[in-house]
Amino acid sequence: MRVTKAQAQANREHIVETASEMFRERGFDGVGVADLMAAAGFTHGGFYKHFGSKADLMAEASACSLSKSMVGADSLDVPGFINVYVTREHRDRRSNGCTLAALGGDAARQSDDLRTTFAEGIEQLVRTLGEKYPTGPDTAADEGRKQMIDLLSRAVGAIVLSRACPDDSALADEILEVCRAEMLASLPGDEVVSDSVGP
Amino acid sequence: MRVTKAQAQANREHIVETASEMFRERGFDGVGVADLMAAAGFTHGGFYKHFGSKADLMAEASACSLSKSMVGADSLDVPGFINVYVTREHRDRRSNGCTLAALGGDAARQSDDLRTTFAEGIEQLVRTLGEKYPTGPDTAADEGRKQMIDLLSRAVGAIVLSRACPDDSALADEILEVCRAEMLASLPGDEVVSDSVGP
DNA sequence: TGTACATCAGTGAACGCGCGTTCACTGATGTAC
DNA sequence: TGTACATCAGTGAACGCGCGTTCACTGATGTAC
Repeated sequence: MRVTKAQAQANREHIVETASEMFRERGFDGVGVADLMAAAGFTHGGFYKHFGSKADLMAEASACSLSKSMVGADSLDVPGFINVYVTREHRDRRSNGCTLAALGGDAARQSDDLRTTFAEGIEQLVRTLGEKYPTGPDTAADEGRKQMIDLLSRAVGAIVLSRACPDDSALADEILEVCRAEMLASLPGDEVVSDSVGP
Repeated sequence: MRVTKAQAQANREHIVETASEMFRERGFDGVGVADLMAAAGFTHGGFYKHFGSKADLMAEASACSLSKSMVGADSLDVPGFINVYVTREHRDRRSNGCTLAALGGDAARQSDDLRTTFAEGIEQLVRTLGEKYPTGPDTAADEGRKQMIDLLSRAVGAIVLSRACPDDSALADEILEVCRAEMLASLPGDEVVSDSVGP
């Protein structure tokens, strides 16, 4: 049952794509090679024609989903990013959400190789969004980068904590709402929107 | 080889304690029942004399480490908490560190029961520290709570992201340093310590 | 207090199961002439 | 362009292994008299 080179390449990409979704949904340990290949529409034996090991695929699938301009960060400004990232929709759709939030905790226990992939994903996202960080006149050169590192940590932390709560938990929603509001309020430009502003 | 009731109870507690450390170090899936019992100094067969299942122990071990006034939060004020939590020492000592940062990502894929345990841990920590949040004269009643939810998300996110980077990664350290500085700077009282303040 | 018996924490072999990985095989694709 | 053969993506059975869990057994502890 040989297949054209183009088809084989397309199949390989489809497997990586499927894996990146399944890993985000169930974690690295929660997805078996046979599981994954079946979900992609193949039998498990062919797996090793494409990848050296499951660990190799874990790195490739992570690189794929990390580089894919997470949650469409490329086309968003900073407030837009916050309003897409720190939401129930993102929390509840793990398989299409940010890899850092879905697999960051698991990555800590994986090989240096895999963690290097994650570090590159973080660096890229910080760069992409740091350039768009709204700056005032007296802003230091690397202020955008610092603010984005902090903002990304807040965003990832909010999603991780919200997902760690049970379904239909009031706390889970509260975490997202509070963090989103605080993050937006911390951006410069708007000038502090506080409760003390009257009509 | 029966053992006194007191000894059995002590053994049980020792198993829970050992489990809570091992789970934080290797994740729920990374610790086997036989592994764990051996580490605690027993054979695996006795496990089910103490616990109904591995899942039961996961919940109990999480509750144990979450309730144990994480990282000594009880005795710390808010800046003290930040200075203990958002550090390389905490990042590098997973087995004794915060359960939210170590297992929050894994908890998302576990039972509602386990997630309820996590939600209670979050709620308790937010309460404990929220009460200590430094307040100004015009502070709203629930401002401390909101600030602590945001602060906890930032702290957890910073540790998760830092741990997702390879060992000896400059980015891993940068994340902690930037986030710690930003978190401390965001606290009221000190009055904004910015770069533009000159002599 | 001393004896006889029931309890049960801890042992270690065994269970079925699913895992990651290997391998002989198939047959359409790609290539050489 | 047409034929002959090598390649190799995909198949599905099989591998050893470690997992969570069960169970018959041991023997000191706890209890009844």
